[in-house]
Amino acid sequence: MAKFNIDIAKLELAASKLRAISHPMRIAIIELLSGDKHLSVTEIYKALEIEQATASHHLNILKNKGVLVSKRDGKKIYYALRSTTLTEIIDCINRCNDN
Amino acid sequence: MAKFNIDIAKLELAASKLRAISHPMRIAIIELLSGDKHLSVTEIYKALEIEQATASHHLNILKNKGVLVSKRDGKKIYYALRSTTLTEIIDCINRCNDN
DNA sequence: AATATATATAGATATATTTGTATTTATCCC
DNA sequence: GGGATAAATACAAATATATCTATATATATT
Repeated sequence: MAKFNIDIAKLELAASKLRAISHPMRIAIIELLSGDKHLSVTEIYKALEIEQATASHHLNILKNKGVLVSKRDGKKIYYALRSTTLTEIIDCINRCNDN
Repeated sequence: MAKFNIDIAKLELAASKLRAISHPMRIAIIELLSGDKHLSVTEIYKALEIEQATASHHLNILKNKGVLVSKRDGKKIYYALRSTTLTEIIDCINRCNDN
């Protein structure tokens, strides 16, 4: 129907990845993991002073959208940034805030 | 309370700007305006095949977050991107989608 | 001033997201 | 296996967003 039919999938994809990081807590998680840090869920929820389930929820969103990767090591699961691109985007946005 | 107190305002700001563009329709608007185009509300809602009120709503969000600027010319109000940074961010996100 | 056009706003409803509590699953150690 | 710890999931409640219809405001034209 719309004239930009072809791009809708692309728009949705871009929007969904942006939505994934468009949350103060999730940005906090990304910043916490920036510098190629690999942290467990426990380390993350304690550092951010949130519930374990809440952390798990946000981590899941970020992982599903390809922002984070996870790797189990024994009882713990370590999360890390998939690429550094995202911290660059956040830095960029922060710079834009000076507008 | 949280250890990253100092950054909360910055996080909120970054998240709020990201949230502003994290919507397929708003990304569509940004793409429509990319290339330094100045379009009226009517041109925008017709191009995107949405209600006038819906367009107005999204344009208002984007303007409030500093993504767009507007200028009245007679009966019409023309919207344009405040900076080209945002289209770059969207391009970047789209490239990231190849992950 | 009356009318038409362009945009914004209000209010209601629908939908989505976030959060907390409780439970479940996975893994480890004894 | 039984108990402890780590993380994920389910579900409900609270909150936030999006969308529609109707209405209000601003400007131009006659």
